[in-house]
Amino acid sequence: MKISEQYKHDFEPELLKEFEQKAKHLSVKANDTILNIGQTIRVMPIIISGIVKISRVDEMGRELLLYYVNPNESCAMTFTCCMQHQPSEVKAVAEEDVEFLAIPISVMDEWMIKYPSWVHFVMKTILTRFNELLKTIDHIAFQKLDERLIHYLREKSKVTGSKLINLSHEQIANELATSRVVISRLLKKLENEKKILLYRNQIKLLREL
DNA sequence: ACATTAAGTGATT
DNA sequence: AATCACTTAATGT
Repeated sequence: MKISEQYKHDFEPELLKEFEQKAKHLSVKANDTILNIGQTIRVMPIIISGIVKISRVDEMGRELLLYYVNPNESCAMTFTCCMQHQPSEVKAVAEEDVEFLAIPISVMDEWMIKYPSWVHFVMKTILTRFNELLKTIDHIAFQKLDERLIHYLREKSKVTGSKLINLSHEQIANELATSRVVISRLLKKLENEKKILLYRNQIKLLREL
């Protein structure tokens, strides 16, 4: 399989062999919910292609975007959750069509002991996630919603590889856990600053935001 | 042409 | 920054 080729330099050959034996190759369509809050994790996903959006949801069903999981990454939450057999604290939704490897959690303990490269991989993804989380916490704590919005737009554009973002103000507001009116105003401000162009259900980013 | 949904805006807290 | 109330604009049937 090509998957082992891709990871040739990251993992030991024996581990790659185990990958092929134990990991299931799964795929989900865009906007499918992969994991919901409260669900217990059964497998550990490693994304091969596509983007997965991780968010928190409060009692009222309001969402707050935490971060995206890119190809060749895994959701850091799953490591901590599934090793302790805890239910998930976050929601995972496929942003686009996603292919991923599902690794049974039963082999996790074993791999952590047997393969240094696996430990390294786990540590690395936890570290990068943690740092990103800190960044978003900063933004929320210091109430710079305008900067959060810009960050969000940049991220979106990077993720879709396009300067055109097909989202309504309402959808954006939901992901940033704020109201549509606020987003509309901030976007209007950005438009006046010649940083973006606004259309219905569509936003165009101009130059480097 | 009409109903529905998205976006813009002033006033208020 | 959030909410309300209301207007205007775009889109679907």
